[in-house]
Amino acid sequence: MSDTPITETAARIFHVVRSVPAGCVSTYGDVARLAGLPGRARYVGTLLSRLPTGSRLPWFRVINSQGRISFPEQSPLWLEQTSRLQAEGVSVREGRVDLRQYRWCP
DNA sequence: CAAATGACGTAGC
DNA sequence: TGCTACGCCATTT
Repeated sequence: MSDTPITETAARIFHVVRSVPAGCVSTYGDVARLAGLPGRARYVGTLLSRLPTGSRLPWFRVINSQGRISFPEQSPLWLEQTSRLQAEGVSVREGRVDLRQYRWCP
């Protein structure tokens, strides 16, 4: 079968992503901090980029610190993230989300 | 094993 | 508002 080397660190990051409520968003940096890994936002992105297509992890609720979707405009993933967020009631305009309104603040 | 890469963030200009 | 420079670090070349 496949080898999915889930490390302790990765497991914590996935747990945080899974805990982001529907209708809300979080940022790569926040997810890293909440997982006890401050300064490793980049690692969060690297991890999500390796998710298999069709993963049930709500990766689309994670955006960058500027409230923008981290994909080239109109790309397949950009379109998917936008529509899935809007389906949950998150307003996404021009690839941007108003963090003051939707940011998940535990 | 050295160098490049990347779904990032912050600071500075 | 935008760009550059760094810092960060697992992965891939």
